[in-house]
Amino acid sequence: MPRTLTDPTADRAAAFATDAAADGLTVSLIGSCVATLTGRSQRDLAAGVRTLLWKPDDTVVVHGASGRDPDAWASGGPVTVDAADGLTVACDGGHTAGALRVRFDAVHTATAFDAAGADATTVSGTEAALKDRVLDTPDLVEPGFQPLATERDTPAGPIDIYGRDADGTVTAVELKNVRAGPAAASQLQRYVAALRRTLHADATVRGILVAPAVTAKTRRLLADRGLTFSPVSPPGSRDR
Amino acid sequence: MPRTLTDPTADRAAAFATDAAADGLTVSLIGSCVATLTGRSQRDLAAGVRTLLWKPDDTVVVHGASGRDPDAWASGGPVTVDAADGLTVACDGGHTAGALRVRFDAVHTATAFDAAGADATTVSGTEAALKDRVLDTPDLVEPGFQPLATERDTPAGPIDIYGRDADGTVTAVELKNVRAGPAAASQLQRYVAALRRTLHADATVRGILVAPAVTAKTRRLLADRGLTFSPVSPPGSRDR
DNA sequence: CGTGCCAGGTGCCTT
DNA sequence: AAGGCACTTGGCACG
Repeated sequence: MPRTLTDPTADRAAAFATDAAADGLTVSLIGSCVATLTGRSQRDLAAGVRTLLWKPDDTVVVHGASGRDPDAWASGGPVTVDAADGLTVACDGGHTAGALRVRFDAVHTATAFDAAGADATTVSGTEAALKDRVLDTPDLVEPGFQPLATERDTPAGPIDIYGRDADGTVTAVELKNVRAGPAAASQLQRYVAALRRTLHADATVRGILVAPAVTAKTRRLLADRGLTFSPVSPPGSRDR
Repeated sequence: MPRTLTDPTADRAAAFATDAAADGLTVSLIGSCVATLTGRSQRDLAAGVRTLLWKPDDTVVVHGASGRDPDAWASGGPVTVDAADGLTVACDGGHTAGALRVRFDAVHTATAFDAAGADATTVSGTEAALKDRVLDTPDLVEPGFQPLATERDTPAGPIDIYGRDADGTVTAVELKNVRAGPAAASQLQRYVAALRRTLHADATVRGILVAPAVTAKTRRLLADRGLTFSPVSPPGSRDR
């Protein structure tokens, strides 16, 4: 059963928020506030009307006028509420993160509610689905490609798919379900180099990057290193 | 001036949200909802009480019970509201992102407010500050290091700091203001290789990764490639 | 708990 | 618009 306060005093809002959090509820505060983050990087939010969410896991997010990401946030520390000079919500995020302090001049709306069930999500269409598709139809990678193992371990990390090409040459396949950048090429290169060291000194090892697309620079990087790009769209994609 | 509705009908809430958005206000809806994202990756949120924020830039974020990141979001498309079967907020994020549909069984609180001023932020202590510090005191990188240029362009991308070491050897410095992982080592390696190709064939080129710390595997990667790690904490850091 | 790596990454800036 | 890269990246899975 959600509770709501309109234009509460700082004292009332502080008690309201503290009680709600103690009951495991999510608290939403809408009002005019300033915020500061002190730590490795300093960040200051000028006065403005924002939404603060204090979640039951003691994550605090402060959302401003635009964008998907919060303007400021903190998690990890205990959350403290103080009504000495306006309503102040504070949370220390630890050494690397820093400490967040949000001070409200005025709280327009304070709402507390039980976010029951609000954490069950089902996801599909991720890299795992792409892997399934490739394992099901290895020819998508390259005609004659034969998968032998997934997540095969090397000193440089696990190879997404390890196998042999039509000629029997050892091949490392790296999967990306998004347009691949230089980091993907470097990653594949590390795996191939590790395989060459692991296997016999004169062993030939190929590397294939499987992704819906690559950037131009990445395509050059791959070519320079004798690596191959194979375009494969993820299962649910509209551009089959 | 914020407006608030408590337990509105779907019709009332829809009109309220549409009007508010037309006025450039931010809309906050708290209530029981399900959500689906259809596109390259499929995501389904089971029934639960969540907070939906519809921002003036037509970003829609849906926050659940935990975590910094929204459970679902959309931006890019126009946002549509429909009251046919409960309150449905929808936004098509385009080809790669997919389309978001959030359907509320019940809206507990609907609030609309002008998020004026809520986008002015000041940031300091980022990588730029680390660069300033290093340029001010090059010995932090290594005794005798001399910076010659920043953002020097190579075929592999811009080098953070380009200079010479105490012996006059050409040196590429890559800055990270966080603990560095394998990607940073690869990035530095690409820059060094590009410099070797650009300069005379027999030119010696060194690479130094400057960061507060590196992971163990990254340290090995650097050593294997003859690259150097130099620990430097960012200016505001507590561990000086 | 550290380390590595994916992510609908997002956001910012340059060409 | 596309590419490249930092980010308090967040979050997950694994040793």
